[in-house]
Amino acid sequence: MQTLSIGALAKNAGVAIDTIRYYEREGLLAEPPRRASGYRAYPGTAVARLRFIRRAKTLGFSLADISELLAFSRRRDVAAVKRAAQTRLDDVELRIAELRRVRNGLRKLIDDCPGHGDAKACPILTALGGPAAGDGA
Amino acid sequence: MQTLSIGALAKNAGVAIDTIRYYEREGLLAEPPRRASGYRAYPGTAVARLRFIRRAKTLGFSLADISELLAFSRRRDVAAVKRAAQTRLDDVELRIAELRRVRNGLRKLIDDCPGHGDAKACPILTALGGPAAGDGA
DNA sequence: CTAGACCCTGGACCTTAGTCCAGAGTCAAG
DNA sequence: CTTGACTCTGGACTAAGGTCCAGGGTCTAG
Repeated sequence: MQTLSIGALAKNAGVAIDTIRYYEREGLLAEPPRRASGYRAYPGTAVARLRFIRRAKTLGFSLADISELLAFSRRRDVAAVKRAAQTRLDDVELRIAELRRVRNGLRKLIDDCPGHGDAKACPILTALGGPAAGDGA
Repeated sequence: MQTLSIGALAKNAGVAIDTIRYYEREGLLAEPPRRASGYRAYPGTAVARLRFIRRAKTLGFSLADISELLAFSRRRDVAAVKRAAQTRLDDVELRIAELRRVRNGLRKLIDDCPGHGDAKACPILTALGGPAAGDGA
């Protein structure tokens, strides 16, 4: 069974060496066996583990979430995994809804703003609290 | 012209006292005159200024953005304000699009997951990198 | 006058997910 | 053997936007 050095693993998984050591400190990645020199010697399966982490991250899971996911996975607890994904989805939906409100607010402001002229005619300024009333130029 | 203590201002604007001092340090809020005792004495207009900041924040502007916005406002530069809002809007659209991709990915995974049974049948685990292959239970 | 509430400053601490560094030891090629 | 690339550790640092604290001074009601 050939092993990988931390550098080789990093290259294979597309992450930085420091990131790997960080994940290990955070308990996301098991401490690998060491060579006599103290160098980490990873089994090939570590690549898949790192890729799992990276993909889960692109789905917006935090490292803490991923820790859980990994624990569920070790327990083969499919139901818990599904629940975690659902929780994550709910959160994403919420943030989308929030951003949509923000977008609509901004759009309206921008559409109504002439883009020139008096600050008092600019709804962005007035909607936000008035055109610097009090200490203006 | 009556003035407000920092505590009164905080209460009026719905922010914490520490936040006000923080905004002052960051240059978002002008340093107010001081009483003989050194206590800050805010003019009533400070309430509007703080509310401006808070509302801009709910629209997703960073404090740095808000600093700019405030500077534009002081200059009555409506065009710059509009451009800043447009930039912010573009950013919001981008983040919505990103989140939508994430949502679709999650949805598909969740829909395809039976929620029970073998981990190998759970697309969440397999899509993410396989069901903890290598160091499973 | 005194208690309790309020305010002052400077600086430390928090979260998240890493990144960077110094100083030392190790490995592989030539 | 030497050189250069690689790895080790522990700890500091980053961004953003605050929050909290200690050790003072001040203000106001009773």
